[in-house]
Order: sequence, then C-alpha cells, then structure tokens
Amino acid sequence: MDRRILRIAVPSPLYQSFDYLPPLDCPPYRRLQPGVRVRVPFGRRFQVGLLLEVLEESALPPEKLRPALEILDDEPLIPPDLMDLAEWGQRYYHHPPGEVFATVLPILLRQGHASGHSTVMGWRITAAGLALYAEGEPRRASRQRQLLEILAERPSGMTIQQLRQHVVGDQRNLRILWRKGWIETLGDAPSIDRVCEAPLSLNLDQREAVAAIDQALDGFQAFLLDGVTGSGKTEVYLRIVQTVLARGRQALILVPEIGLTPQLLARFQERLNVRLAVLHSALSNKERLVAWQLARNGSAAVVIGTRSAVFTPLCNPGVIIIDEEHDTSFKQQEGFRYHARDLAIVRARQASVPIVLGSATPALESLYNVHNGRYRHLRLPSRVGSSQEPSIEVLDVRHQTLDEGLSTPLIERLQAHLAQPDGQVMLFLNRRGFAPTLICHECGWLSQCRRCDAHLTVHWKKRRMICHHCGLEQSIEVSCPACGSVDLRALGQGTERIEQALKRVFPDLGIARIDRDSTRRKGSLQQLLNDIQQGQRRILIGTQMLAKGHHFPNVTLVGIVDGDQGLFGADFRAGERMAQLIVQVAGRAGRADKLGSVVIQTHHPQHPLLRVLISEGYAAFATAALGERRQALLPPYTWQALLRAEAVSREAPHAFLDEARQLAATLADGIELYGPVPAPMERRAGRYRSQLLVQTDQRGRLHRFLDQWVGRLVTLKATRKVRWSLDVDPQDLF
DNA sequence: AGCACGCCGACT
DNA sequence: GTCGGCGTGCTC
Repeated sequence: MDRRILRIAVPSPLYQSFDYLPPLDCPPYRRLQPGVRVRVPFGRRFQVGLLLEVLEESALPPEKLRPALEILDDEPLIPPDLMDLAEWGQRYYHHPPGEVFATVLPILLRQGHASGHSTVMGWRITAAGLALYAEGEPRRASRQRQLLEILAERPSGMTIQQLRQHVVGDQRNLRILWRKGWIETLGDAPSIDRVCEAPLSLNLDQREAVAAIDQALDGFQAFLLDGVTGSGKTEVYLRIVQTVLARGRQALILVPEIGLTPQLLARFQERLNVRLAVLHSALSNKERLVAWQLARNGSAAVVIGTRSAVFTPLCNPGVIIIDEEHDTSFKQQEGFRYHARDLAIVRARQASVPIVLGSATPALESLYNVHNGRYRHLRLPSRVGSSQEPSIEVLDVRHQTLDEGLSTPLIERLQAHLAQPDGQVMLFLNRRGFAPTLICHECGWLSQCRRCDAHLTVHWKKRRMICHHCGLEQSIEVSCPACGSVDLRALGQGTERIEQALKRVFPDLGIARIDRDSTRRKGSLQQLLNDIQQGQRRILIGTQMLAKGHHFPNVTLVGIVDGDQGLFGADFRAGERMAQLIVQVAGRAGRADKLGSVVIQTHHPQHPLLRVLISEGYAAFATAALGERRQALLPPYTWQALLRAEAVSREAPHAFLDEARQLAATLADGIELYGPVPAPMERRAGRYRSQLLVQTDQRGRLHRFLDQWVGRLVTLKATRKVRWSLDVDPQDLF
C-alpha cells in the first residue's frame, strides 16, 4: 500500500501548499521526485501543480486527502537548485507558493503540455532538399522556396528562434517541406559554425577586473563592476563568459527590459561561438519553451534574458552576470514582487558560482554591500579609446523666459552644436504627449481624469485627451465645461510639444521623437534609429526610452529639459533615480572621439545633491546620499515592506489597513509602522488605494514579523473587501 | 482566484 | 412562481 503523501504547490492565491495521495494507478515503487508536475483535483476543478516534497504523513486527517490524477513528468522539470530558489523567494517575499512556483514554469508547461523530448528545437535541410533546391524547386510556392533558401544557406540547421529572425510571420510551410522530406527537425539545437570576431584588447583596469573574477570562478563571490559609460564593461563580461564556457559551464546574463537590443545580442553572438538562449517578454509561448529547454538540457551555453530569466534552469551554471544592475525593471511590480538581482545573488550562492553586477551608476544598496564587505568592488574609471568624459553644466532657468519650456541659452547651445556638419543633439524630457494638462484661462478649470486623481494629458496630433494612468481617452474640449469659455490652453510640456517648438526653431532639420507613442508600431523604433544613424534626423527628443541602451556616436549635446522633476519626488529614492538618469543620459553624449556636453535646466541650481553629482561625480553623490539614508534611517540601513490595499470604496482599504495595523501592534517588537496613508495618487482606474509601511533595523526581525502577520491577515474579515498585496523591499512607495 | 451555496428583490 | 444580485465559505 502506497502511503506516500505528496505536498504540492497548486496555482492559487492561497498562502499554503496542499497534500495529496499518489495517483491510484501509480505503482508504489515509482520514484516521485520534487520538481515534477502533478495534475490534481482542486475544489471543483483540475489544476497542474508542482511536487514540493514527498512526506510520510500529513497533518490532515486521511479522509480529507484526495488522490492526484496523474504524474506528468518522469524526471523533475525544475531541478533541485531552482526548487530551492523558488522556496527561498516564496519565504522572503511572503507570496503564495502556487503563484511563485507558477512563475518558474513557462506557460505551456504550466498548462500541462508535454515537456521536452518531442519539442522541435530547429530545422535542417536534408540532402534531398538541398539537391532539389539546387534544381530550382519548388518553382511556384514562393514561401516554401524562401524558407528553403534560408535553410540551404545554413546546412547545419537553425533554431526556431534564429529562423524567426529571418522570416516574418507564419511558418506552417515548414511542415509542408517536412512532409515532402526536404527538411528535417532537430531535437537538439544545431551546432553553429561561425567565425569569431577578434576580441578587443583590454586596458589595465579591464585586465584587473577580469583577473579578479577569473580567480574566483570556483566559488561564490559577488562583484560590483563599477564602470563609467563606455569603459568596456561588456568586453569584461565577454572575457569572463569565454573562460566559463571553456570550462564547459553555462553563463546566465540578466539585462534590463529595454537593454536587450539586437545590437547587444549580435555582439554576443559574434563573439561567442556557442548556442545562445534568449528570453524576453516578446517571445511567443512556444519560443519561450524552446529557449527554456535549450538552457535546461545544456544545449545553450549562454542564457541571456530579462527579469524572469533568473528562473531559467541551467544544468551546469558557471557565472551569473547582471548588466545595469541598478535598473528598476529587475523588480517585478505586481503579483510575485521579486527582485531578480537579489534572487540572482541567492542563486549564485546556492550554486557556488561568482556573480557580477555591472553598472555605471550602481544602486545605493549595492554600494552599501561593497562598504560592508559583501561585494568586491571592481572599478573601470576611464572610457576606452580616446573619448572623454562629457562636461555637465547647470542652466539656472529662474527668471529666464522659456519658449515652450526651452530657455534661450539652451536654444543657443543647440544651434552651436547643430552648426557642426554632422552634429546631433538630444533632448530629454520624461513626459510624453503634448502637454500634461489643459487649463481654462478664464476660470482656472483643469482637465481631470474621471477615474484617477490625475490630469488628462493633451495629445495634439491624435486630437485626444489621454490619462497616462488608466488609459482613459476623450476628445479635446473646445470650450470650458465649467464656464463655457473657449480660451483653453495647454499647460506644461511633453515631448510632442518640444518637438513642435523645435520644428519652428529648426525648420530645416529632421527631428526624431522617441517615446511610447512614436514607437508603438512595430518597426517604427528601428526606423527612427536608422534615420538617426544615417544622420537624416539630427535632433532627438525622447523620454526614458532614449536614455538607455542606444548609442548615438554623433550626439555632442544632451539637454535635460526639466531637471527639477526628479529632485522633489514623493519617494526617498527620487534623488538616486535622478542622479542615475543624469549620468546615464550623459553617457549618450560624446562617444567616439567627440567631446560631449550635458546641459540641465533647473530652478534649483543650488540643490546639494545636484551640486555634488556635477562637481564630484556619481561616487561622491552616492556617498552623500548614503549618509542621508543613514541619518534618516532609510534603506539600505533599514528594511521595509509595504502593505497595499485597493477597493472601489474609499473606506475599505483604510479599514483593512487599520485592522492590519492593530494586528501588527500585538505582534510587533522593534517594528515601526507608518500609516495607513492614502497612496500618492489615491484614486487610480476608479479604485481607491492606501498603504501601510513596515520598517525595522534588522532583516531577520522583519521576516519573523511578516511570517506571523501575513498568516493572520488572511483571516481578517476586512480582507475580502479589498485587493491587497505585500511588497517586500519596495522600490517605489506608491 | 474560481466556484457553489444561499438568501432576498423584481420580473416574464 | 423563477431569475439573478452578491455576501460567505471552501479548495488537500
């Protein structure tokens, strides 16, 4: 009689796992290992869960246990190290196990699809196919011919991912070719035969960094690779990865959402003569599964991906690299709110491999970890080649006349730089649309969103008013709804308005606006970037999108239109974000051998953090900012968790958080509670939002408290009236 | 989250 | 008489 008990993570928002009996047809001698999927009855439905543990007995009475229906895998889909990582994440972020384990699995496997062995990894032309292709077959079916041509050029075969890069759209014709016997499937990824690009020679700093990491490849060690823009961090990554590959091990590389550009991939692909698995949000479910399996079975020696790639199974990990480690996209902002950088550290420690965190503007948390000896600091202080650091200038715009937000001195500098034959300039404003609101000049009425505590943004070209928080759209008012006046005016600046203003000043020059609106259509970003590359557009205007990842060698001037925006944010991290942005934006200027300059328009030229940043650089800024954090008892000197709640009624979130606070007071010991307070934007998409901040000076204490607290929160009556979530180590306090 | 049960108001 | 609103309880 099989007395085994299966403890299973079932996809549900419940803070517990569930115990089952083995399937009725499961022989007692069958091995059941954690990490296999199990189909189970759950309430009145069926779910695919993940086996966490095989127990000898359950805390539940036997009559409550139901048998599982089916064991879906013979071998664990999730290897033990990833099971540990997920369990660590579940405990640290205090999130339901079912949802945590669900994020570890690609969606197709979550839905119960058969794993692996039969999956088509790629295609290869057969000898017959090659011969017929040479004779000019197929003569009529042009799609088939196109596919065959691509495969004929690469006789060793192509992965589905590679094929996708060459062929747009539907690939059903592959099946037709396959049935004819002209092509065959690859169960494994094809080998690649490509000439490696010659490596660049390293400067002294790079050599020292590479040597330091090389010596640590046999165990866990965290490195902060602190290198200014253009200092050659990528070259350091490549060297490390090459060494790791030479030892027959795999490399996991995490990059920010926007950082996974075709250029970066091409660079890795050209230099590393191995299979690459790429994981990002735009993949289809099928592509994601294939990339995941390539990593899991070791076919891909290098895995490169965004946040969720931290959960990619690796059969033989050798190093983890986090590029732009300060980037906020590594923190998931909903559901299971994990930080991929922090989980990667845990993973590296568990796997006994080094981890490299690279950035020109490290997070204060990471610098703090350098100070307390957890990370080793590797510096690349100078740009490679002949390019020089850009100069940074603060433009005091107090008492200046501003033409659509642009001061005369800024316009003059733009003119000077554009007078050079190929000169390009870039203007940065973190606000899309034409103007952030519409105002009545007669009575002061302001356009408001019906569903949010926010203004409607004017989008002039679309002739619409749009709420950037809930997506609400309406036509632009012709007269004031309050007083009937027709004197309505756009108030403030967005990228669209700056573009229009610059068109007036520089009517003969091409302008590229890069924001979410101008790049919505597929391929339009690429088109704009091409135009810029070829010098057809010499003025670049954009939001955050422009600040990351892309290189514009001919840009010699970068203007930050509104330098005040980041200085006075509600969040204590606003200053850090602003400094990182300024330095990153500055890094866009004056690459190649042209001297770059940066101009920041501000009403607060004397702001202390701005002054330190500009006169002494990011490192000095970070030291000062850390000093302030220590004084104010803020992270990284303390630990926080934020309990959020939202509901259609204004009262429910507050009532829930009040109860939560009272409950906390009975458990808390050395725990500070702040709130509940309404969220900075209380109403969003028709729902009222409030929050309660928990803070303490010891990480262990925070987690002991959260364990008990969350356990009791789910039993409160007020809980069912709200949508609530807990954010451990919140990055934004709203 | 789903999904069912169950208890009240307003309709063919 | 029944259709359906959403409060309450439960998922091994």
